[in-house]
Amino acid sequence: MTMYSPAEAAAISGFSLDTLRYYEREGILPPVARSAGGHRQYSEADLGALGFLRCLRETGMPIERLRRYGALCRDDSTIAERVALLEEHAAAVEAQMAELRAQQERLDEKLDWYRGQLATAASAVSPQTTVPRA
Amino acid sequence: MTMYSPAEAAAISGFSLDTLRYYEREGILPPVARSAGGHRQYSEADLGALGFLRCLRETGMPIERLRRYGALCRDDSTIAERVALLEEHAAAVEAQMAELRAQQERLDEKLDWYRGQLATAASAVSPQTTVPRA
DNA sequence: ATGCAACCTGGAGTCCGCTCCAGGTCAAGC
DNA sequence: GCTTGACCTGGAGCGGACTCCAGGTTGCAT
Repeated sequence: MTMYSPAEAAAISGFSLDTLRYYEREGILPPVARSAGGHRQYSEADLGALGFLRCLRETGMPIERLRRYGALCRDDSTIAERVALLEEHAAAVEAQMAELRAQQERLDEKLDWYRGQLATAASAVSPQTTVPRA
Repeated sequence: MTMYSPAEAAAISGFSLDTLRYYEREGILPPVARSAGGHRQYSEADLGALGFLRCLRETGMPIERLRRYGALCRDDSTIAERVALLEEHAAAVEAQMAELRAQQERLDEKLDWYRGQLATAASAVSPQTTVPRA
């Protein structure tokens, strides 16, 4: 059963050393095993958990919610609750995507409009074209 | 030429009164017209600008960048720079979407896995099923 | 004329999610 | 055995983006 040093765990998970400690303190990650001298030794399971936590964070789950999920994971009989929490989150992610798509479209429109301005300005220097202020 | 009170501007733009003032102070929004007594009067152009600023913010453009865009908009001869800035941002948004899609998939996989667990647990109570810790 | 809500300003405070620090311990190579 | 780098802890600090506050004006309705 291979173990990983904090530095390795950080490199693999993409979290900083400080963040790893922070997550453990916050109860987001269960207490990590220690060496005789008190140094952390991350198991593969820990690494897996960290990977998923990363996924949750990158999709915008707030720390508070992560803490809740962490708490649920400390009790085997909470699968249903976890599913509920993750489903809720998945819905939030879906909404986020929709929002992003819509705004992306708007952004593209504005860009097209600007490009038009640019083209017009290049061909004929029309005096007093309406230019939005911001 | 209709003007809007701060309260109206806030309602329409979706920003809070404080945020409107904050954006103006930061030079994100150009100085808004004032009544004789010093009260702000938002023009339709202001409202339009605010709408687009909202789009930029919701797609994650940082304040610093907004400030830059605001500065560019104060000078008519900066269309090219604005296009550059917005194109850069559009690329960032694209990346963000890709990331989100990927993580969404991962989330769904986890959910499916959990649902499988749930189904298994319901039919036969298998002793010692591997349950991920987080 | 007066009451009252909406507005003004400058500056301080808040929340989130880390990140850094000081001062000390552990572990591995030479 | 000693050096050197990785690690430990508790707690303070930070950056971003607002948000709130106090104490004072403005302006519309009555």
